[in-house]
Amino acid sequence: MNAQQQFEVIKNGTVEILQEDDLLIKLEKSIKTGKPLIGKLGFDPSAPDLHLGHAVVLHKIKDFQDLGHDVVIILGDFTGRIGDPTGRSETRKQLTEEEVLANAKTYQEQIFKILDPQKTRLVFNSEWLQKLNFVDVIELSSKYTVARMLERDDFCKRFKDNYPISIHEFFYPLMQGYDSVAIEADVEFGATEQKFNLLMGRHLQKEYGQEPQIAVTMPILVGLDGVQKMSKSLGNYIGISEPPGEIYGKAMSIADEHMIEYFRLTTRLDSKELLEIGEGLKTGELHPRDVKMKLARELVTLYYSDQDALTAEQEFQKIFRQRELPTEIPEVTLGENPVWVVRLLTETGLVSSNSEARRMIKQGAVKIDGEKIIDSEEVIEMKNGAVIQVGKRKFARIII
RNA sequence: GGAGAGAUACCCAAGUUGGCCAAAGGGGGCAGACUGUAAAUCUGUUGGCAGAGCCUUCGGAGGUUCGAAUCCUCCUCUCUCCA
Repeated sequence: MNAQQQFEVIKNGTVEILQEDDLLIKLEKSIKTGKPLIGKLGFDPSAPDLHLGHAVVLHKIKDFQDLGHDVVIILGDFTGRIGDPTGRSETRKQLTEEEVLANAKTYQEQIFKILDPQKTRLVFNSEWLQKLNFVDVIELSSKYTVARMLERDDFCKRFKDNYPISIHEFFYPLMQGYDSVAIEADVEFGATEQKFNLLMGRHLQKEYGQEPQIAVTMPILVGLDGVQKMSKSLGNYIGISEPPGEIYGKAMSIADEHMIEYFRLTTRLDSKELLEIGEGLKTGELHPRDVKMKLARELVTLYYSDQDALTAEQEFQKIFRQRELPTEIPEVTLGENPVWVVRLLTETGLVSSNSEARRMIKQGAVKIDGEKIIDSEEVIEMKNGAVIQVGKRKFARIII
């Protein structure tokens, strides 16, 4: 592939490439010298569950990798101590060596669901950041001004709104930028919210006498709530290593209006297929539910297999459309019998407290063998193999 | 360093003439109805407890009082203005 073609592949689906012509030059040079470019992507190792939001960027860097370039994944074990100052996050507790290694391992497993392990290098940024002494840090921090730091969106907002900003938070972008210097990155990938940090890398590389990296930004994926960005802490996410059934079900809970966006950002369908789906929905030729089922299938297939997608779909239909029991129901051994219903629910782990159990019963959410429980004071004689259901999705089979 | 303002439940945010405050309202979550799906919409619910009346909760620690989110003292943290 020539430079222009590679450029198109990289550009497809991005929000912004800074600077486009620099990328073209880098690509040309790479082809001429036969030396692959170095692509960079950073992760915060404190929350090791990758979700579809991360996958948007991972798929992009996979494109880059497939063009024959190198990929360096940076686990920000050092920067993780500060925490990226988006919103009002505070200084995070320092992870122990073991925690970092454990998290790194789960990261690896997840990342390699998308990237090619043979062509991916995984590094910790403590490797170089830990070694900097105060003189180095002063030098680093002298390369940027407070005014420019405050240009960053969230700093600016917090400053204006009189929310606290600690000095050390300013180091987060500086450290991330320094990572680019340390690995001599050619292209750094990230979501649009990372733009400032990506540009910092560009700036610092120039300051340290390197050729500045290209910043490639990807759209931010909206979470299952349809409002905020997908994130683990907001609980509105689909994790890429969740069981197929969960991925399928969660995908079905995406609001209709966000389906196309999900197709575009999280699946590998080409633009022609996307257009067809969009048109079909508009004309009413395609049923929104069927389209969403396709989305759910695509996602499960991407991280598991066709077969798993099919199974998940059948299971979903069974439970939610036909209101039948799932094929597999977790079994719970009952301690006492007969048993107070409220206790039964807490004991089986279907609810987290007595109060919640009472609430659920009051709301008519509890069924035993299909029969609704109305009285929270009831004491029931349980039969072996009886099935308890709380809400639409929680089941347990009783073993005596 | 000085002067002022503030900290409320998962989040935002009322409440400060002491009791009617487990604490308004909104968001989110959960549940029910309906359906086209864990979409949309509407409704309800949203501290805990071996069991209904108790226990803990309004930044932290004490104090006043029959009784404190509300009053007093000290402390921690944040913001604003001054230097």
